[in-house]
Amino acid sequence: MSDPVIALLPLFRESLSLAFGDEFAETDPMLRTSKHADFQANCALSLAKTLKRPPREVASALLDRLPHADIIERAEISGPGFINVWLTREYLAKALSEASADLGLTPTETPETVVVDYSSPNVAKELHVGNLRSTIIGDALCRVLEAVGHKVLRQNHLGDWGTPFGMLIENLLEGDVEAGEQSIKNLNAFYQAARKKFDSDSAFAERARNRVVMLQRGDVETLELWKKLVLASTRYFNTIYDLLGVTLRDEHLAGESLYNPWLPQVVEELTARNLAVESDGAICIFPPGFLGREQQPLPLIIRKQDGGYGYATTDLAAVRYRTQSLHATRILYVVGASQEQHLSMVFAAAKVAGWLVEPARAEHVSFGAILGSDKKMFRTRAGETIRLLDLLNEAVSRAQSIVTEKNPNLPPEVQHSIAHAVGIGALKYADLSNDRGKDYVFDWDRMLSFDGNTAPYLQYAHARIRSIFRKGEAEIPSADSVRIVAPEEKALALTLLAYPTVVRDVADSLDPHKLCGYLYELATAFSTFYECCPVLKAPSQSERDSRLVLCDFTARVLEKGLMLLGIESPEKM
RNA sequence: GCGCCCGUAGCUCAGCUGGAUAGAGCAUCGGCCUUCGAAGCCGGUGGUCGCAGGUUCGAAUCCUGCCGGGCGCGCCA
Repeated sequence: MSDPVIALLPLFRESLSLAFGDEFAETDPMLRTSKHADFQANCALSLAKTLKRPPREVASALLDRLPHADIIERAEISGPGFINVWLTREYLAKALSEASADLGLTPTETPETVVVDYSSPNVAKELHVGNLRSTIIGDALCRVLEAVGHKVLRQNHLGDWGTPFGMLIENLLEGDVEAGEQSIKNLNAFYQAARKKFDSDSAFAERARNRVVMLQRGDVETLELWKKLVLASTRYFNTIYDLLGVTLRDEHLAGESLYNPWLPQVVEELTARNLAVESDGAICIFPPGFLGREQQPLPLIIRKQDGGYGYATTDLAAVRYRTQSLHATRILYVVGASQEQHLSMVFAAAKVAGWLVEPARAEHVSFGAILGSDKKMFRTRAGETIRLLDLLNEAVSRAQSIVTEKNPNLPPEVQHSIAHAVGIGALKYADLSNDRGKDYVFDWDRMLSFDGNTAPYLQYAHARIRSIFRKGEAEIPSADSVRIVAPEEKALALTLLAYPTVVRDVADSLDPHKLCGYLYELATAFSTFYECCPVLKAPSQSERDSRLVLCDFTARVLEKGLMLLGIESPEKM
């Protein structure tokens, strides 16, 4: 870990225990970046309360006992009792040099097995904007968790089971099966046709209901048809995943059908242990603390009146599978905010059942909706839901026209690959750079802009750096040639060294927008440096080498950081 | 009706878990291309942090109550 805070921490801990006794050795010195210094320690203010001494006196006591180290250039008390700290340029150069190989990101000492449940589209349905956030956020989190050293198990909880499959299979049988395979290609139309027949044709609806029963029983012919539906869908999903550049593969498919064989025993076990009870003909579990409309306990229905199982049972079986078979200690559900109550009830029930016990825990990685400029649900002008494929194609074609305008002399195939990286990157970044808990407003012009906190701006910063090396035909000098002199070099160095802390913070908080904010800060710090500090035309060879190392380090952090978000970094654009 | 989430510049968003004068981008006004990519950089204008109380050295941040918006609340998943 290259973050200077890590180096500063033991010095302040020692000072704390020297000044106020060993019981304060674990006190958090509250080291933060500062606009008044390189770092500031805020602990004197809060300590003043417990010690009942004036804050500046506390700060002074700490400052007096701060061990001398070659890290600190100077430290002083400021304002009501902040301790401002400036680092030596020698230390920053050394820290950068040591961090160069792995960008300062060393693997965690406490690796875990983390299940990430994300994307989870429905079979026989078109992927639409509603699936976008789960897919993008989930994929970024997987990459970040792996980067800090966790074992990540991606689980694509496909909607591949349940009552809709009765009508879908019957619809498949309406024509001959081969023709059916053709029509599956237009999934929305196929689904809607089935739906329409189900609603208007009572004989068809009856056959559909029977078909569900046959499917549940494992009728061979029915299962064959079901498999056709699933295969056609997953093939289609894969083409979109490839286009989007997400890491989901067939091996990560773990749909609802996977848990089907275990549903009866889940219910039996819960019933046998008196955790679930019969209510209005259904079998329910009433997790403590959940109340409904009339203050009555809220049920989680694990077996319906008709004997069928709903998604609560599947979700419970999935928790059990993930902790007991996959040995996950952390389970992440990248699912929309509307599922909040359902998921907390499932988690509560799983805890009562003993399937979710420490150190294992489940977290709902909630996210808000994508809104149009009218602040309502993002839809086409005609009011229809937007196909994800259309959205992706539009992103690429919009980027394409910008690239051809800005850089017309590049070969067409290079232009296209840049357009893909920029378009898809812009789309993903627009999503990831917003606080995932909130709704956000979708805006093509803003996300594709080269100004502001956007993917194209970061990609541009990266491409500019790469072009320095091309133009200067420069090799990357040895990392220990860094010398920090100019204030812009120092600001850049401090930002670079913060990278590992930011990535770890994201692995913990599951907030990718913090990584976005950091990369934007880095790109602006680089731009400022680049304006002020000539690289290829540096006054001396040693300055040129030092600045080339800073350039290369920055380019690698940008590239790696974007990669963790699932975004490409073209060499030219 | 109850529960959860949200309300920050004209617009779109940050705000490091209670710290210094609340920050960016867009828009607007003004500077910078005979030197490494101007797809860029530097500066100005612009805020009663929804409202009202409370907690304390200190609140956009924590607590309470309102106002406004979204979502959820028994057999779809």
